[in-house]
Amino acid sequence: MPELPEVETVINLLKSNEIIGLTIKEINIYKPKLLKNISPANIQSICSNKKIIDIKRLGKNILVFLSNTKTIVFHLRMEGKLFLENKNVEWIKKHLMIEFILNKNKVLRYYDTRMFGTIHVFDTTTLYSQPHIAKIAIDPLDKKFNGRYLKNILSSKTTPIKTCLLDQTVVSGIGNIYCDEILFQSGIHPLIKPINIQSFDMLATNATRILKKAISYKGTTVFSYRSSIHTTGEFQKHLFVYGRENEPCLKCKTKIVKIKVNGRGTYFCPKCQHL
DNA sequence: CAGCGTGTTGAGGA
DNA sequence: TTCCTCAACACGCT
Repeated sequence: MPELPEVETVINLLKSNEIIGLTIKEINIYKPKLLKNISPANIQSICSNKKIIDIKRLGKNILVFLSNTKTIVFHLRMEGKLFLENKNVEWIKKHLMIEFILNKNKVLRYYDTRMFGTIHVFDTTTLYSQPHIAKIAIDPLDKKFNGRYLKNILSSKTTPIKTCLLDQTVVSGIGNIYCDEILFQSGIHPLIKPINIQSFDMLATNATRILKKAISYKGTTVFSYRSSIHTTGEFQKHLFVYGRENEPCLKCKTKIVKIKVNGRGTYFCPKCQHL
């Protein structure tokens, strides 16, 4: 469940381990299924002897820019993990999907227990016009993301606010955990229709604030997700509702309720977030 | 054991 | 058409 803060953390860690400037020597592909728009032979020939010149986040995607104007796009989906490791130290071999052998004895390894992750390779020049990439909406950390934007885009929607916030074409990077947290802090019931929301300004402000806070704690480590072998996210200690069914609300002591919204486990306080 | 949980897509429905 | 719902994907964990 890597969401915006976890993906941001992965990128920060790769950068602090000085991945930028390293050169891809060769690629070992153990699960070709993850390669969505390129064959194993093609990714091999396109990436070999190319330098990694930058890494950026786009929504929950990780963009790895190469020196030959190609960009590798990783999406971790549920449980993908991207670790920069020393060549001789492997995490869990069974879950290793693909590895990029780099110089300086480093390897960029992609692990995924469920094999849901995706890897695309695009021309950097046309990257942002790829349908796959172009439909990703504004980032909650973007200055232009505010109450007015949310109000404009949501006013005609008839689906519950939780469904809207998870829609990556409305706003990018928010997933199941942070969505519940943002709605709790905003006092908004997950099933409320956008038309009944009093303050989109507060909702937008809370979204930005909570995601930034989660980044400062290096994300949330839950179940089988972690951003790095060595670093544990600490934000799970600051969750108010997610995963806390039947536990007392940290604001009013009412029992936290769990329901399903669009098939997603949804936690909220029935008193703080009334319909 | 059987079914949950997780993000996204795309088939099908209204 | 446009908007919305939900099964499917894979598999470790309970």
